[in-house]
Amino acid sequence: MLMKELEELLNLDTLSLSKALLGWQLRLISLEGIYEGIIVETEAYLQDDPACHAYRKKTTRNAPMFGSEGTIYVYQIYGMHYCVNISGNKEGVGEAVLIRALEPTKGIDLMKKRRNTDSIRNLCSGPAKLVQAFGINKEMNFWNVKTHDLTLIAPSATIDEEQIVTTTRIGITQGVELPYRFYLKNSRYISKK
DNA sequence: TGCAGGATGTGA
DNA sequence: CACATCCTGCAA
Repeated sequence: MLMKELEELLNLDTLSLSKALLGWQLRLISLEGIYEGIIVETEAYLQDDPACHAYRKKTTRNAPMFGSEGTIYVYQIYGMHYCVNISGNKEGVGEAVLIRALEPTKGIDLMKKRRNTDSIRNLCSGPAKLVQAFGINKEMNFWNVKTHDLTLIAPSATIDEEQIVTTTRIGITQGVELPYRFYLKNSRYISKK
């Protein structure tokens, strides 16, 4: 039954998926334990979008974006940080949703250790922060949330349209006007105000 | 509270 | 050379 919900989620187009992911939990089961956090902020990167890594063509780096729905795309940014994305619904189309912030729910002590901070609000309030907090790494590139230990758990309560803010994306220099960033209005765990 | 600067892989 | 980031340090 959960599988069915996940299938439905991943069959959405990338923009809808980006919005629909809010409230879902990202879960990683590792040797150390379970990490979980509620997705509170996402950004969509589409095919005809100049900020998208796959805007021009398929390359070694962006290949997971072209994978089947639910494919994990982990990339290194500025040579030192990593970010995690979930590929959208059409295999062969280079689109994905960037997970930008989580509200930590499980594995908080482990996250504090990895992030070297005691501030819960600072654990996962940024795309590279949450990757570090979970210990997500390049080995998980090309994983799929349907079949691997980095998965999505459905929200316990439905998310109202009213709770979602739609705005422009952060940290990009192209496609700055596109309203492809979504976050939960009342969350204290988003990357920026 | 705000911003400049640095670390550095990937691809234009 | 630009870039989907984060942290530190220093100025107000």
